[in-house]
Amino acid sequence: MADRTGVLEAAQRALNTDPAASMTAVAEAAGISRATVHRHFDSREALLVELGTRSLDQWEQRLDDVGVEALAAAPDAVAIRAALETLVLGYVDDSDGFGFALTDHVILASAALERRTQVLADREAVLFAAAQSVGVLRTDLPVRFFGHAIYGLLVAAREAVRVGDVARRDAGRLVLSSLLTGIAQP
Amino acid sequence: MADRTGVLEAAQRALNTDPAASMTAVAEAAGISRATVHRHFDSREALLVELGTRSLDQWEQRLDDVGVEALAAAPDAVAIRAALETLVLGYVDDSDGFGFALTDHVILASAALERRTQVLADREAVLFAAAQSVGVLRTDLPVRFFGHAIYGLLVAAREAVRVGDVARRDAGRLVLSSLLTGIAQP
DNA sequence: CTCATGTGAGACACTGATGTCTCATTCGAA
DNA sequence: TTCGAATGAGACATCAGTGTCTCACATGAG
Repeated sequence: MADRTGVLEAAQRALNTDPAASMTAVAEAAGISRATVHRHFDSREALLVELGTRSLDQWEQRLDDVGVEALAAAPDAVAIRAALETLVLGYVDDSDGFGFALTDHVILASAALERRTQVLADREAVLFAAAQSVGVLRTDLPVRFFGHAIYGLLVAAREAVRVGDVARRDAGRLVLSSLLTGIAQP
Repeated sequence: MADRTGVLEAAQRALNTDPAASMTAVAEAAGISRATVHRHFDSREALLVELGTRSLDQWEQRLDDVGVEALAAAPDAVAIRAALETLVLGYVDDSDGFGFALTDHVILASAALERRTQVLADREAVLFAAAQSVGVLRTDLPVRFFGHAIYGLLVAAREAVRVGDVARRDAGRLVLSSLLTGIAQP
């Protein structure tokens, strides 16, 4: 557990439990000394930024996997709808590990991460716009809002699972279903 | 601005800008000295808990205004649907001021506040259950999830407004509309 | 075996924030 | 005007966390 990745995983666990976890807490979670943690990461902020970067890496990977640009280039309603579902379910999975990053103020305050977040949000928005153009997503909502709505429901699901109102395995279905068709009886 | 309420309002402003705002920052925001802030609130935690309490007061007030229990006692689809809309729009308004409390870890960590949150969530759930029984809310989603979904969309709207993707005046409509009918084109 | 590398333990200085306290000043009511 | 209460300014001790450093020890490669 003393390698860089082990520290990151331990930090993830510790921070998911307590978002204010100290370097000492991270070291304990990793089963190593605080000195060794500092040998891997100069500062707590550096550690958090790296975790934030990894969470953005996962986000980017999801966008790659789904092939956002290809879908936008040759819009097909069925394919886009399927891609949206895959994407959201993927996010729910990812948020299991990186959920704390959704609301961590240190991570959110990093200018570099915020910039990259913007870039990824832009990429995502391309898919949303295509989805609107083929009638998959509503056109009376701003493209920019879709990403935020997904983000919000991820936070919601994470909290619901945390307090025990929702089973982890149900989270994906609930997020996707309420996101796409809402909670009202049609 | 030196009275208790003035300090609370200033703290609200300061914390909405920077959730980690120190007592010094709060004092500056209130235009008074740090000593006077401490004359009103023994500790930073006490100040945060009071702010959290006030946000729960507002929540409770919204539930009172809407008459949750009366609606549940004599379920009427139209009335319940209207109540839900009023409720959610009210929450969006309230989150303007108390938005920071949605994700503040100190407030969320308070046992007393968490307990009261649970009580209010229970009250709210009564309305949701009634809404399900009269066909206003979907029955294939757990009652417990509705509250979380609203919470998540409040966080989403707050963030969307913060980064400038959504105008404040549009937030209510977007939250309500995406909550009830989803973001997919029907 | 020997040595180099990595690690743990702990000391250390530093920082930012908190909470307490004092004292002079201000302000308002009597 | 006078007196008392509230305030501002600032000193102070305390605390938790951070980041640096040293040294002893273990471990593994040669």
